[in-house]
Amino acid sequence: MTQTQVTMRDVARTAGVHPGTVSRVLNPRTRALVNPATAERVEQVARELGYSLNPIARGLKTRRTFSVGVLIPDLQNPLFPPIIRGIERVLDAAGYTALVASTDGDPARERQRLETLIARQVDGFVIATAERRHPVVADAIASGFAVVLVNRTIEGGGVFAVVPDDRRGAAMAVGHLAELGHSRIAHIAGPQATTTGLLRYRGFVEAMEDAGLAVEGRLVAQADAFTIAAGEQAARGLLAGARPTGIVAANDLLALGAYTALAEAGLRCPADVSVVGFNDMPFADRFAPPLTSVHIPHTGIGARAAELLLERIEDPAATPQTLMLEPSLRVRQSTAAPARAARRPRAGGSGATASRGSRGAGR
Amino acid sequence: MTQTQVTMRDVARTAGVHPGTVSRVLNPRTRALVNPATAERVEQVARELGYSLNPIARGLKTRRTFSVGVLIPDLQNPLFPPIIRGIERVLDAAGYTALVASTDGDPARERQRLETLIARQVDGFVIATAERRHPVVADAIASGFAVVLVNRTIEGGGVFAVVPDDRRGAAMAVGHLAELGHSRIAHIAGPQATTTGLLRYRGFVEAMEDAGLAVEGRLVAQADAFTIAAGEQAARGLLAGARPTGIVAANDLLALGAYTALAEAGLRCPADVSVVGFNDMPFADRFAPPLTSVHIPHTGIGARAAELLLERIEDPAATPQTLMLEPSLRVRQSTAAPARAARRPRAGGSGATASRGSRGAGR
DNA sequence: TTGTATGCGTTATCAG
DNA sequence: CTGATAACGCATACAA
Repeated sequence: MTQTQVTMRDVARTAGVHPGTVSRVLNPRTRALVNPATAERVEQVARELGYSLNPIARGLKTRRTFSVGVLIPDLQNPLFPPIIRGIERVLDAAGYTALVASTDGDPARERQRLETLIARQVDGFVIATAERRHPVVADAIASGFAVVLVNRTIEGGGVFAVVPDDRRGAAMAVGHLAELGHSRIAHIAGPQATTTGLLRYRGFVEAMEDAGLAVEGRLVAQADAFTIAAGEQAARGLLAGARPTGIVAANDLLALGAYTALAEAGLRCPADVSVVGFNDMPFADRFAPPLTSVHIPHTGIGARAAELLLERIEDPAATPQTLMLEPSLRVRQSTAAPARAARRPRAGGSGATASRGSRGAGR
Repeated sequence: MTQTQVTMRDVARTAGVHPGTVSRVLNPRTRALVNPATAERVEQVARELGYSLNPIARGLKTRRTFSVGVLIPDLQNPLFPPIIRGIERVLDAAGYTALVASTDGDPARERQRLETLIARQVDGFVIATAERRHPVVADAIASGFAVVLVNRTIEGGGVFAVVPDDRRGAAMAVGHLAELGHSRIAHIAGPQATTTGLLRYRGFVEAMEDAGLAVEGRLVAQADAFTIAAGEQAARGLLAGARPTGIVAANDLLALGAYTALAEAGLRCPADVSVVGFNDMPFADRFAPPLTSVHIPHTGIGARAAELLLERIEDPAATPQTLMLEPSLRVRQSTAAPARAARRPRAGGSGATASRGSRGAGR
């Protein structure tokens, strides 16, 4: 029942000094101003009394809470927990606390969470929910908040962001399929309101053109969310007409949706249709079949974002920068050479060498 | 640059009333004490000025923050995001904010997070990291904190908890395999320091006895964490000697580890060895093969825990209660009748009827 | 019904 | 180097 609330006054009293002095001792930045001997004594007493600083009282005075808000679009997407871990790792080390909020793709909820976090006086934000035109994010930045975008960014620049090279990633996926001999390659595009959705789509188109392959309109399906269900629906459309032999999905959940649609249509992956995902999220290697995917550094992306945020918080005049991280292809068992179509001549040894992992399940 | 900090004083001034009155208006509990007309006016002004209450200032005064700490052992385990979602759903509705902290199974980190949260004056905790003897949890409860345990509980009772019926769940898994004709059934036990680890183990043993099956010592392997890696290692031991035809894993990640060990040993699942998981976590149905697992209501367990916590916060004298939720078996393609062993006589039509999902991938 | 005064625990400014 | 004092934004007992 005793919520031990030892205050600076208590420490001061038993140490025989003034509360102000205790404050100075306990604050690293002002500790130098005080006599080493008394400082020592104060710390001793504080320890004995089990004193711990009350951050909300401090925050009231300093307008800094050493906490940052983290906005996640969908906690159920396995991509995000590792990103959060990366964020927390560097934040913790710097004495900050991450306040994680999942918006479940709901703009109203997002705005509400943002306001709650602002009310709680967070010192900044790491935002993974950005859309290309995002009023709430733009407002927050315009209002002077320290904001770093992660995974997705907004258009117009002038913002701190850590993102994968989406175009290159999509190009890698196309290149891999082309090299395997595919020519009818489809794309399940993510929501075009996000940079990940748009840039992966553009990367797909460009890579197809570079490979001399046609991008037929009906071989691009639009998913309205980065979810399995949306991927399934989009893939169904793709499978209705003249069938592709390969599918590049804008992320792994969409790829999983494609798996479902394929099974539903009685098609096998990769025997009938190859599928490539994006993100290489946890468990991608455990699906049936293990998913070939464009890998991005999960915890790394989060850690870098947090580092940028700390810089921005320390120095509000810091120059905005976008960090673009290099993706790489993880080839697994969801991709293979097309069965019936004539093989195109291989491009030679360059590009992704499709070495199969030797530890896959015996199938 | 303008972190618009409109305070009650500002509202009071432009509304021509005293700050105290503004406070009364803006607080639902005291709003009745003020003249409806002035109240109206004050609210109007507050809205126009974009006033928002400063929860940390309020918290300093009231010692309530309307926030609760949520301790998660491993955010990367897909079981937890839905639980968190359930927690947040009811907390949000009640005007509370969830502060989620992942401890990554590190006791030091757990203690640190707990202290941080206490320092931030959370009104209570939902804890998913409990071990059977858990000093930090016990201390927190003894200190009078509102605490609800979720998924795992501690020994000794006197605590609020929402957990699955672990024994029954394990018994269902055993019953399913026995009914399929398995008699050499092994168990990958979770950490015995947790109730989920211990009770699922006990449930396994009891169900084996009930089925008239022998529990050989070397058919129980101990995993030292609820992770894929630990499951893999434990399963390797199981596969070394006289092989089981079925494995009951204490959770789905351990089951995935078993998949790996089986593949490594050149064994197929379920043709050579059947595997049953526990939790029916998201994606369990997408693995190779789709995992038969004991289902528990994920968001439900979280929601109920949050509800109990709110009750406990409102009424510190509330009677501790443990809510035990009924599991159910989800039969998928990781279980089948044993190939070579003599089939035991079927128990009849009762029990889990192994109806295969007809939408599985065509394999 | 509303104004006044005080304090929550801390930090910052100003003396000494 | 340290003490005194005010203030951060809000809530509440008390007075009017």
